[in-house]
Amino acid sequence: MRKAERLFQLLTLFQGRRRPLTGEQISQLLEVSKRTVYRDIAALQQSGIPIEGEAGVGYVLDRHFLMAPLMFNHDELVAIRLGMSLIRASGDDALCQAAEQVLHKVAAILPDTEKDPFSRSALVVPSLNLAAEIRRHLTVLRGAIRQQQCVQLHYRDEQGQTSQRCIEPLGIMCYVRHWTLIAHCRLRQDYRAFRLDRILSMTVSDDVFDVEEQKSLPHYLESMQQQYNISWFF
DNA sequence: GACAGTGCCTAAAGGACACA
DNA sequence: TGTGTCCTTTAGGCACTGTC
Repeated sequence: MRKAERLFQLLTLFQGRRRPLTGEQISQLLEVSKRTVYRDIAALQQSGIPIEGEAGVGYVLDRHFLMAPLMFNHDELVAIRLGMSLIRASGDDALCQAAEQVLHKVAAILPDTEKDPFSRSALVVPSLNLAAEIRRHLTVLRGAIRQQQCVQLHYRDEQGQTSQRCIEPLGIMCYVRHWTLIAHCRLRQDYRAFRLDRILSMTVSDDVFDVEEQKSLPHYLESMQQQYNISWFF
């Protein structure tokens, strides 16, 4: 067994274990000598792993310690919580469900002392109270964007004028309490933004499109940034 | 007495490099 | 590309000390 694998196994042995492990027990479990165990423990301790050894007792890992890939500091946990709250406040049903699952997964790997603070965030997000139809639009359009499928749109603009058009959906942004679809309009041969709450009806077609550099979401956002000095988060 | 911890030595394994 | 050599790293064994 390679040393890196053995160090990982050693750490795994300690994870979730309250009772101490003696050097002898570890050496038997890992099938190495006690001398090697001592060296491995020293290597982990030098890396900042809080393993404590006591003569006549054995070694224990600090119960608050989590393995690096699953370890979050307080601000990171707040960021995760806030992000999931934003999704639950403004996402469609599938995204809301996914956000709930993320919260459960993160909570499951937190130590007991962090579970309660994580479940009670001081940062709150007001719900957009999206109508069921808009949530459905959001789900359908996310799928069309992913599959690069054209959409036949029946749309009513700000002046109340209606239009029928074929669009290539590129992205969806949450803009001032409204979800807005960014698309390349085949009718106008240019970018157009469509508020989801103004879509009268739509149909995803079998016609697929290619995303080109001059006809893409990054290109659109770059032009908006130059024009209006707006920054975007993904 | 049991076990953690350290120092020293030795052997094996693995990597780097030169050379045919 | 395969082989041999050298050097470094890793791991085991033993003896010993310190601590509870």
